[in-house]
Amino acid sequence: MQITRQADYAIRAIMHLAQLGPAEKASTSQIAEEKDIPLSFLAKIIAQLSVAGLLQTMRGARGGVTLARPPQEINLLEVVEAIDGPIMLNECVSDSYECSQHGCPMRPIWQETQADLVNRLKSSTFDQFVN
Amino acid sequence: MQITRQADYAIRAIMHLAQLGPAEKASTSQIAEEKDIPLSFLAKIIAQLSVAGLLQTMRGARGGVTLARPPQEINLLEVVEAIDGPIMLNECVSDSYECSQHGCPMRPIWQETQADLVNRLKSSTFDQFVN
DNA sequence: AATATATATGAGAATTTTTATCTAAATACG
DNA sequence: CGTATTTAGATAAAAATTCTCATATATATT
Repeated sequence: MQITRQADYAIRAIMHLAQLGPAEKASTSQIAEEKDIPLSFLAKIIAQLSVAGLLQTMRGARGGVTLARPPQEINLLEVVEAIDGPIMLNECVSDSYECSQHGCPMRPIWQETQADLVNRLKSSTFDQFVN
Repeated sequence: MQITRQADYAIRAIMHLAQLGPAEKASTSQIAEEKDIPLSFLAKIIAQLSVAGLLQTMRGARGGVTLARPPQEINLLEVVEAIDGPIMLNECVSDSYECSQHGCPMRPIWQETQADLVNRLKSSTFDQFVN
């Protein structure tokens, strides 16, 4: 019942970039150093965030990482799910789950609880964390 | 970001007992069979729930397991935390956590999000799931 | 007392997830 | 070309999770 360290690292990285000027770059090693993250671990995480469309990266000398969108258009949920996969409070919340008990009353409870959590994370955008 | 199977098994077990008449017993093996849980795994879980004060157990022939309190006085949070330990959405939510970033704005976000989740689970009592 | 039925407990095995590390390759710039 | 940087893949170490087994202990019934 905890986000992984990787997801936390991802959040830190996004936060670092959000605190820079718009479209300003940072290198993975700069972020790693400032945010206390193992460099080659962070490299992977950044690559994932890039595939997920949250970051833009540029290779080579003078390359680096920048936000793909302004901070107010990036929310916590996206970042967490890009790394940890979809939030699922219990196995049975999944659409494809076949419960051995028919009419188990727990499923809607978990679904509602999860929906609340998801909505809260979705409404937490990164502009709220800058300044 | 998921409760463990063990916690889910614990919930199923409590639910099974809540559906019986008040103070009515069931054996671990009955619960295991009906709720599709490996028997010797469930035995451990039941022992933990008993230590946590949620169940009463009686050894020996005609022994078994029963709720320590009526279903309306047992909530989801207690059951989950008895098995998985305290809910903690991110490492930094812990009181003892020393953040390397001073004044990190994420911490209160996680604390509030977690408080919401905890409150919801706390208000989900097992009488709501019977009938 | 003997027997059958239950839970309690400890060791540990198998599997999965998490957290990394290292190396080689691709890319960009000067 | 040479340097700085991300990308990708293999893999390894550690931790957590899931589950099994053997045995001990307690209780009720006969």
